[in-house]
Amino acid sequence: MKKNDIKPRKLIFDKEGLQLLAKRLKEIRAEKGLSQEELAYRSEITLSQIARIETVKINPTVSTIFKIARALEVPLSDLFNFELPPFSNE
Amino acid sequence: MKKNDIKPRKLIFDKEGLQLLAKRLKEIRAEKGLSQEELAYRSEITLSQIARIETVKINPTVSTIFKIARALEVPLSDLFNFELPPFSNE
DNA sequence: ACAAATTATAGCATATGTGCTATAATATTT
DNA sequence: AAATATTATAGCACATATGCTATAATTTGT
Repeated sequence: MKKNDIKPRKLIFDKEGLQLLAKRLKEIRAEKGLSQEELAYRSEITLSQIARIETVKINPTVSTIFKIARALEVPLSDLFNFELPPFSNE
Repeated sequence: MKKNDIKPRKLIFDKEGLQLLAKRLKEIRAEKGLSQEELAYRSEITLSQIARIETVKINPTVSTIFKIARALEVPLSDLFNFELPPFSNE
């Protein structure tokens, strides 16, 4: 067994898709006239987390998005109302 | 500072919503006539992960769902075509 | 009933999402 | 321009998602 046989576990961070989701989130939040802080309060998610999502710093979990959708009072299909780009793993 | 001041960080696992997503995923996968293994292969996600999602063992990330949607060749709005229950934190 | 295929579970290692808190950077208002 | 509000960053601790591999359990087909 060679020493430098590091197996590259390729994890997932779908930047393209996450950017679109972030955009959609910002749009809806603006429509509703909510600040990140207000949304954070209503969704019971931290402000930092909202910001991290909108700036595409993280790859949020589905449950997090669920809470946000509820707080925004929009159906999930609204938040996910965009077309996924074909996929490029960078 | 009291000793037993353990701050209960309440994390998120939206069982109700995740169940609905799992149901939707199983439905679509069946429609397309794909096995978990085949879907795993096409989406480049592990079989175990697909199974964990369908059995609501985990709270997947958005990127994971994106990959699945691509592999199923359905729009996100299709995978998320269900209504979120009001929210109960257990 | 048996074999084969499919689905579910399990355990480990690693990467990372989230909460929490504070602060910096930017935008908005007066 | 100064004050205020909003958004973005940062670092830490902890929980957990994911990959990987193997195996068990279940379903399907013969």
